Amino acid sequence: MSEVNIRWMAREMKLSISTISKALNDSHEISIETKRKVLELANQLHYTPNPYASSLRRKKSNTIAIVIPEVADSYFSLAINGIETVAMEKEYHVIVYLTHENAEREASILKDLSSGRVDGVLMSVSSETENFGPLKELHARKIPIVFFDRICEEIPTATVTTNDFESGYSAAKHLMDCGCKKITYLSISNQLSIINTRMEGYKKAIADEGNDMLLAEVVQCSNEAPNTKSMIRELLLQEDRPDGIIASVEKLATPVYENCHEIGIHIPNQLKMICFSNLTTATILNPPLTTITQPAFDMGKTAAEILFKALTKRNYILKDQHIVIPSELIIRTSAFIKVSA
Amino acid sequence: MSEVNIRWMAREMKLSISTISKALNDSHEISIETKRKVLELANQLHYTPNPYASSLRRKKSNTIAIVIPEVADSYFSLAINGIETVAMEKEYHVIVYLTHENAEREASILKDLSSGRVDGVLMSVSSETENFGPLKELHARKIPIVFFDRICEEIPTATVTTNDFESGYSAAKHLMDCGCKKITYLSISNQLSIINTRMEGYKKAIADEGNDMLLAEVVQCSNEAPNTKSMIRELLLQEDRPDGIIASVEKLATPVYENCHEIGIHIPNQLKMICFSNLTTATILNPPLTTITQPAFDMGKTAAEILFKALTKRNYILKDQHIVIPSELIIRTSAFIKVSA
DNA sequence: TATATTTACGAAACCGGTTTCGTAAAAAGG
DNA sequence: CCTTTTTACGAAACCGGTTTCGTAAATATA
Repeated sequence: MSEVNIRWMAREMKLSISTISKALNDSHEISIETKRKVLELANQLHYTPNPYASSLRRKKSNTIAIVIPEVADSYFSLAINGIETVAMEKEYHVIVYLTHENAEREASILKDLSSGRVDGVLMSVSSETENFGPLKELHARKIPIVFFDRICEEIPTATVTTNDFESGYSAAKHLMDCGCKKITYLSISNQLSIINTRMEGYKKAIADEGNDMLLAEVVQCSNEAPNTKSMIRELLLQEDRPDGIIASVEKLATPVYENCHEIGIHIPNQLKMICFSNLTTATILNPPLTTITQPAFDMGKTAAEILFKALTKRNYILKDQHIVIPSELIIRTSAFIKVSA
Repeated sequence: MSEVNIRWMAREMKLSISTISKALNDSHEISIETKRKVLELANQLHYTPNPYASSLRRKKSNTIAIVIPEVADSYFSLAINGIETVAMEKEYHVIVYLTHENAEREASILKDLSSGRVDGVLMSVSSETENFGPLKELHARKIPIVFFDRICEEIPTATVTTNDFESGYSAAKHLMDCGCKKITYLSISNQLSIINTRMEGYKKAIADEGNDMLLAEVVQCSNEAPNTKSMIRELLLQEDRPDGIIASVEKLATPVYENCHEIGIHIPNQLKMICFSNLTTATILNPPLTTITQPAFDMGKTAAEILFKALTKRNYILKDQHIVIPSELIIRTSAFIKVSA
């Protein structure tokens, strides 16, 4: 597109193409004086090298991909920020691919990525992915992959996660400490490692309590907002509705609250709730939402840093890297510890 | 990266490189039978063409850029969704660049983009941009640019905006209808067109009221969260604090609410508030937040559609395209119409 | 049957850089 | 002063596709 290229500059300066290229790349083969002149002309013309030409030759795109389900989600947008921070520093470009929790869409994205368009991939798998073929294919092409948050256990590569089991455990424990007798876990997928790990923690906590009054119940929510809301409504209209809810993902917070407001269930008096969430508005909700807050930014940043190590260091073993950054239980009003007076 | 290329396939099939290329591109020059065989081999080998090679030759990257201040913001994340929808359909790739409201960072991004890395740019300018040189440079390179939401008036190109003036007007009008006598407009920049347009609407509404009891006041907030919160606290601790607030951007909602909760100012009894926002949690805030909700998804989608027209249609005049999609005042509890009993 | 046209394919230039290799001239070493 | 090394640069191959152009064979037309 840019009409001015290296060839043109070479003619202009009566130098060879290779000299211009080397000068621009600060090669030691070129005299300081020549470099200065070339740089001067380049700046004057606002010359910017064609990235595709150099990517082609260097077999390096200086680009990484982020493959995530959704961007309108506090966790992922913060994670993107973390990733972007690192990428910007390394002068890498970031292509964002959204799967919208759709396995086919994800598959077609992964297929495209095996073209060499990107040097590495940061990914959080969709909740509906059952066939890991495309991921395996990508991995077989030796393109470095780092999973963050939602990992795929079948691919031996680096992962950055949070302490999902402990978080699920402590969420359930906290609700029990608050006096809950029937805690429902709102899931969104039964094949998503993190959702299940959180659920295992929740189940373990309840089992540890050893009290059969504590009924564990798991409800599968939909990926579509209207469905989700009505499923939750059904749950809350039941005779023996839960007195505690653990919402496995952020987007479940609004439908639960809305249903409660509409039906007239008081939080926390009649229902206590904890949500896995990074909402900045948690403090100003009605009532303020007790959350398990994930280190989203740090997870993104860490995942990116690991990826860049794989891209720069020789013989860096990605599959040995498994970083766990703990989440934090932030107690607010929607579930608070009973003060035993 | 991918070890299998067109050359390799050509040898394998005892055909020429050009025949393979043409077959893969479904050229009429190639017999149906040959195409079939080539496709078969390509599928079997999971062949994916090197995008940089073809971009180089075709002078077309099939990639667009989104340049925005921030991704952890409901408006922008929804807009990205809208853009992504269109891009996915057109089989385009989307590179996301975040400026973090930093003019220098924006400038360096724009400089890079003039390399031809992308075929077009969708942009919402940073609140701190004062020098439009880099943007003009990019525009001079004939790279199609479509501004959405935050436009740059000095660049004659397509814009997709919402009715900011009317929105500012109706926000102020609504607050006055609710009985507010002193309405403060919280700004974040005095060079950002939309913020100022909203402010003009707000000022006009107050002027129209013709009541000198209605004092208009504008407060410039910072781009850093802690500063913003303390600036707002100062405002709310004043003797003659406002009884109405119009927050020009979403991220101002939380600090205002938090300050009110902490100081003990009741919303809406002592302070009414309207926020320009796309928060999905608006309904479950304490109290539910009256918002001017922008058509974020549609704006992104529309901007992308316009960009693609520019990329495909010959002689499509970008600078004539100025789409305005109206925002909606959604009345909730934080500012409601007084029922004159 | 002779000529015109179409079909199906190959050779080679091309996109815009990068990199290898070769070399004249200058500088260093003996 | 002659040889060796270093410096500074140019020619050309190369990355992996795409596209133009040329052409033999097949088919259509006269």
